[in-house]
Amino acid sequence: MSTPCICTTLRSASRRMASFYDEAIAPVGVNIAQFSLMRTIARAAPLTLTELGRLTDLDRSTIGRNVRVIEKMGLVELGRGEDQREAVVTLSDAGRQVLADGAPLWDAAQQTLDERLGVETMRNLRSMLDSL
Amino acid sequence: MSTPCICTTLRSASRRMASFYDEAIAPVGVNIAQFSLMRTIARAAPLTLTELGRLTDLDRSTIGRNVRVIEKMGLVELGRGEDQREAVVTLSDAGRQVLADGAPLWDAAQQTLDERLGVETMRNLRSMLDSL
DNA sequence: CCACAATGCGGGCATATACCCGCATCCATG
DNA sequence: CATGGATGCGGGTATATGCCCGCATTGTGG
Repeated sequence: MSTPCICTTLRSASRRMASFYDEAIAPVGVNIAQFSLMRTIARAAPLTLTELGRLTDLDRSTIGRNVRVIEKMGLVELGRGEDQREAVVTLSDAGRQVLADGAPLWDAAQQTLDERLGVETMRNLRSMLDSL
Repeated sequence: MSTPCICTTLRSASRRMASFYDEAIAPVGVNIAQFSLMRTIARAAPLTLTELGRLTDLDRSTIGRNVRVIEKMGLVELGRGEDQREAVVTLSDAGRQVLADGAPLWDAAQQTLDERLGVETMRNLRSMLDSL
């Protein structure tokens, strides 16, 4: 056999990691994709779906659907911009609460990893992943 | 801001990498998840869906659905085992052909990464991901 | 000013993925 | 040998993701 496929390894690690974080922040009622999306929204709101897509490097249609899910949960609000085509996203109070409640859980998960792998390794990993 | 979320970074890298490999092996008509699944099947066939799930660390229902897709493409065959409950998977001739045709494309993608990041870095990355 | 290109979205379609439930089959124990 | 627990699957439901098409709005060149 040749070298194991880095892509498969990466995808597998991504699933495991997502599962780990999902479990960690489950108490606040969202998954890691939603939590992460909300964090991005919190940083940049108000912003359009297209901008959000650019920030997260996700397809705009993906963003649209994902935002609708957390909108139905009452965590974000969707409105129209000056440009009537734009859908503008903002966090709701409930959404801010979820972010606040989730932050320590998220930090704890992060710290667990830091302890398990070492801060240095984590830093390395992050920089490698970014350079992909 | 605290440290960027390793989970988000990982998920993002996973998407980019999958996209990169998808493009590389697109000529043979499957995506990287399917190709990787077929490689696992090739290594272990004949095997049951549950075994395949264990090998790939994927949920059995996910395996069932994914296998059905490549079965419809004529790349694998599904039969019953001695144990009438088991669904046994084997590669078809067309499937073997896809693996053969895809191998050099897959190798090329891998090599592109090795060149871009350095073999040493890639090795490091792989071992970190495995340890997650 | 107006037709046409550009932009922003929603919806359709497809795959990947997980969890849970129910059904069929198998197996071990009384 | 019969019955209950264990095992293997399929299907339902839900999210995440990408691509493409069509519609509405905006902006621009003639």
